[in-house]
Amino acid sequence: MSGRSTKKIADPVKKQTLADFKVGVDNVIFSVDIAQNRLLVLLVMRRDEPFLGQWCLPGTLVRHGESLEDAAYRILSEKIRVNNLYLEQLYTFGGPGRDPREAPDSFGVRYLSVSYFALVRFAEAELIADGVSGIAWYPIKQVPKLGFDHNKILEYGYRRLRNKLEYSPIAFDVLPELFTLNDLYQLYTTVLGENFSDYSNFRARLLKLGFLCDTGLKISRGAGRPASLYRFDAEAFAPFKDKPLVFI
Amino acid sequence: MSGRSTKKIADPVKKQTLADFKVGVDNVIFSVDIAQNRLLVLLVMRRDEPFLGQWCLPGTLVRHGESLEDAAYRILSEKIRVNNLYLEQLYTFGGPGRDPREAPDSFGVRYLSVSYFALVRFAEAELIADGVSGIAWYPIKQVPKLGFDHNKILEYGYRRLRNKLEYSPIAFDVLPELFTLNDLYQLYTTVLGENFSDYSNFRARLLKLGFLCDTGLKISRGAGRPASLYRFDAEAFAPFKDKPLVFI
DNA sequence: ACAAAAGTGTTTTTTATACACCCATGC
DNA sequence: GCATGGGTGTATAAAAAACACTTTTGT
Repeated sequence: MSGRSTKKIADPVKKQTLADFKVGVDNVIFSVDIAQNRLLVLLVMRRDEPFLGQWCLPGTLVRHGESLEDAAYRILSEKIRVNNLYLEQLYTFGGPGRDPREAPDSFGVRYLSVSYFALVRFAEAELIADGVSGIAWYPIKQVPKLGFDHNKILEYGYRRLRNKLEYSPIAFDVLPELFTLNDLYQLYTTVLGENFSDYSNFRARLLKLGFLCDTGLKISRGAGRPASLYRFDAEAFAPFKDKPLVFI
Repeated sequence: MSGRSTKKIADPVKKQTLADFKVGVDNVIFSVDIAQNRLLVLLVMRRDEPFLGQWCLPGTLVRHGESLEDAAYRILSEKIRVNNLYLEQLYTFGGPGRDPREAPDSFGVRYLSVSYFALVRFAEAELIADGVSGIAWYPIKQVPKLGFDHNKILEYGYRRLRNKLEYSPIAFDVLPELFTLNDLYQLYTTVLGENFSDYSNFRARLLKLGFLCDTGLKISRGAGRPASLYRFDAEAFAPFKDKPLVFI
C-alpha cells in the first residue's frame, strides 16, 4: 500500500498520457492433412529481432490505410498460396510488456497483437519459402516453444477451431467442392479426436440435416466400395445459421 | 485496373510505412432489471468531439502502462459503482476511417477499438453522473443511433450475451449470493425471450446438474408459497467447464 | 376459500449411443 | 472369395418439450 502511494507520485505525468501503439496481426493458420491424420499449424522462423531464429506464428505490423483483416490476409498470402480458406478474428493481446521492443516502463511505443484464426485447404496450400529462413507446417502436438506470447495465442486458436467445427460449416471451406462423407468424417476426427462420434451416427445426423446433397457421382479409392461424392449446399444450410450445435 | 496502377505510384511511400495507433476500449455493459423484465445497456453522452452530445458506449483511450483489461475496468468504474460483474473481451474493430479523428487518407494516427462486454448486477449498480452530461441505462430495444460504429459493437455484444448465458454460468456473477430459481429463470427469459424454455423444465434440468444447492432458507415475496433460496456452487460446477451447452 | 407463486410429476417426442449387419469393389 | 472401405438399420438409453397437477402461502 505504501509502495503504491510512492508510485503515485511518479505516475501522474505518465499514466495520464495516452499510449502510442503499433498494431500487429498474428495468424494461427491451421490445415488438416487427412492422409496422415494430422492437424497442422503454420510456423515461420523470425528473421528479425526480437526472437530472431525462433519459431513464431506468421505476423506483421499493420500499415497505413490497411484494415486489420487486410493485414491478416496479407501475411497469409505472403506465406502460402491458397484459394480456399476460412478466416476470422480471434483475440487481441495487448498488455504492456508483451513485446520486448517495448522498453520497460518507458514512454516508448506499445505493441499490440490482434490475432486471426484461419483454416486452409492442406492439399492446395503451397508454402512460400523466401530462401532465407524457415517456414513449416507443424503437427499441433509437436509445436515447440514459440517467440512472444505465441504459444498462448496458438492455444486460444486451437480451442476456437474445435468449437467452430462443432457448430459451423467451416469444414466445407476447406474440403474440395466434391467430397465423400469419409473425407468429412476424417477431418472431424483429426481435429476433435477419434471418440467424438461413431461414423455411422455422424453420417446419419449430417444427412438428416439436409444440406449435404448427393451428386450421384462415385469415387473409388483402391479397394472397397466406391463412395458417393457430396456437395455442401449453402442455401439449404442458411436456416441453421446462428443455431447452436448443428454438428456432432 | 488502370486506376489501381495509378494508385500504385503514390502508394509505396505510404503503404509500406507502419500505421500509428491510439487504442480505445469500448464497453458494452449490460444489466438485467428483473423487476421490469428489461435488458439494459449503459450509454453515455459524449462530452467531446467527435459525436459531441450523441449517445455512445462508454469508452476511453488506453494510457501508458495500462493493459486493455485495466482500461476496460477503469471506464467501468468511472461510470458505475458495482461489486459484482462479469467482463470479457469482445472484438477488435480497427478499419481505417472508423474514427472521424483520422484525417482521411493521411499519415495521421489511426484509432482502434478493443471492445469489452460486461454484465453487472442491476440492483447494486450505481451510476456516476458527472453533472455535465448524460449517462443512462437504455432498454436494449430502444437504443438510439449511436456515435462511431457503436451500434455494431452493441449488436455484437448482445449476441455474445445470449450465447454466453446458454453455456456458461455468468448469471451467477450477477445474481445475489442467495437467489430463488425464479430469479434465475426471469434473468434468462429477460435476455433470451419468453419461449426459450418452460419454467418446470428449466428447473428440472438445472437441479439435475447439481451445482445449485438449496440452502433450506425460504423467502416470501407477497402472496404465494415462499421460495427456496439457492446458492451457486462453483466447485460443483468445475467439471462442466469447457463442456458445451450446459444450460437451456 | 381462493388466487398467486412455488414446486412436482407424467407423457410424448426427439436425439444420442452403441452396435450389428449388408453392399460393392479390387485383388 | 475374402479383405476393404462404404453404407444402412435397429435397439436401447437419455434428453427435450409439453403440460397437468399439487403444495404453501397471503388476503
